[in-house]
Amino acid sequence: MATGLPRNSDVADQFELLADLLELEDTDAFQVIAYRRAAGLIRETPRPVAELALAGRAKELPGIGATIEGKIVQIVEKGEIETLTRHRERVPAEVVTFMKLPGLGPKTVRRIWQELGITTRDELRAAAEQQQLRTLRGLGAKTEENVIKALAAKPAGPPRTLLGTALPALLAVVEVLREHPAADLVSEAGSARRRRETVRDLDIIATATDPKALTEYLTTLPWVAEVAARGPTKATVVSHDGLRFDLRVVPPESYGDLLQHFTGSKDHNVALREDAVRRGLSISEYGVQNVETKDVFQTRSEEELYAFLGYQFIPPELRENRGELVAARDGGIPKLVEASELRGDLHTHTRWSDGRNTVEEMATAARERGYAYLAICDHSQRLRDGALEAQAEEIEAVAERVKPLKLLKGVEVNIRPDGSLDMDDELLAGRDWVVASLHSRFDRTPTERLLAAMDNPHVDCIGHPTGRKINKRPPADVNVERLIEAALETGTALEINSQPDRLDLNDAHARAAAEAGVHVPVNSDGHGVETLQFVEIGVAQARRAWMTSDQVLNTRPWSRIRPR
DNA sequence: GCCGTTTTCGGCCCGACTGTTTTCAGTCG
Repeated sequence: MATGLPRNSDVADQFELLADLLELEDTDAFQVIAYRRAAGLIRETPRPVAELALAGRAKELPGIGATIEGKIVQIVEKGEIETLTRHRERVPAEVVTFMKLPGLGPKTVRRIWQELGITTRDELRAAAEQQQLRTLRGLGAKTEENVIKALAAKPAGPPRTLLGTALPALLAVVEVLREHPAADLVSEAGSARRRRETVRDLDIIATATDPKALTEYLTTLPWVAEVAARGPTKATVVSHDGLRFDLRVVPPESYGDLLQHFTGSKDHNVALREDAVRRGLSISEYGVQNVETKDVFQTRSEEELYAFLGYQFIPPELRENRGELVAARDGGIPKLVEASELRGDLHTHTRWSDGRNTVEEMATAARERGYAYLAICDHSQRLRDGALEAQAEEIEAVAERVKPLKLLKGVEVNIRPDGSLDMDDELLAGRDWVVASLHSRFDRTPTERLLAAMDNPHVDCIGHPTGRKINKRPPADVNVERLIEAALETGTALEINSQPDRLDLNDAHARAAAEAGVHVPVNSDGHGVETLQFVEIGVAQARRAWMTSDQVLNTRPWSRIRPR
């Protein structure tokens, strides 16, 4: 973007570093928490907070007050928060990184730095090896051993697993456990249940007539490569493809409390508990205690738990402390879209470009899914020298055979580095549905190129708007707010691309687009018949974006998308 | 530093685990 304002991620990084430094210097812990919360909030805000702060409107975000807004303005004007500059001068740069080592928190790191004078990772390793750390009260041989091990380990942990990889495996395990005779209630929990785009461990919560039999059963399943933990009520196993499953068998009378606790998110639970404290209630995974009377409320069902606390039921996808508690108090939780409500798919490929199946195979699979329409959107580059006409003929011929499915002649046209499209307008005019996408040179004025594409009256939809590939490529520096404005002006749709490593728009962007009134289809971008089902995690992303079926374009019949 | 159907001041989630201690501080999720 041309404005040159700092990105939200850069602003958030500064507040996070400031929080780390203040924590090391033993500043008031709640101030540190306030900066951390603000950093997280800024990171996931779809609008540029720098712009909001300059307009004096960043304070409208919950958790940002006048002080933090002022510091955001400092970042715009001076490049860095002034207090951050001061603190960075006082604390050696590497000392902050000590806190990232498991087991070392701010208190311990501060003493290692100030009492032993250690300022680099090399010095820390040497001190641990020479048994210097144990001279500090409270540290011993075990701590030294852990520090040496942590410093030797690879700096970054394993990348988070894509939801699209983990979820089918998790749901299959849940099904298998449900069929065991000792099992009663079994549910997925954790971030997978909230359908976050990536997950680390896969959590399962269950009740059972014979807990030990159920945990034992998990450890003996054929796909288990390693049993990391095994006990009467808890087991952890790792599959051959590296997925880590954690099963907890809990007492039936507090199943609802525990499922809620282990579904999270942490931020949601903290906010829920803070809210409860103000009303004289104390929530834990074991129940809700009335602080005065000491009465404890326990329940088998999450629905009853939220109802007891005075909330509407909150679907797991919304439990991120993004306003769902306030909404649930006022009955404002929307009825979220369901995958079964999709009537078609507006972005798929065939062998005419890089797909694996024929037009007929894709159309048949779409009809079997119960769709009313399917747009074949092969890449424009592969439809040259007469291929476009030949493909259109094939689509028309297949369309006759797959009725009542409406087979649409679509195209995914490439946006060139200069913002022009690589297919002529008269050819685009002959297509039923035109998706325009960036596929290269993401660094070259991506916002301007997308805006130029949207100005073309033949373009119906922008494909995977930011171009990110999770774990591989960051999103292009697209100003999504401007994209949303232009989408409204031109009537262009912005898709949620359901490929597991794209999920683009992401949840925050999709929420902003849908709230603004932009048409947002959930598309598979399927390159084979088996990948049409990617829309299930695309719909999960739409649910995380608070979207109702009215806000998802392809829940409508084709006649209401393109009336003719 | 933020926030308010008890508060504009005085609060700010809760419990388990670890390593180090003989009762607990720090860390983690």
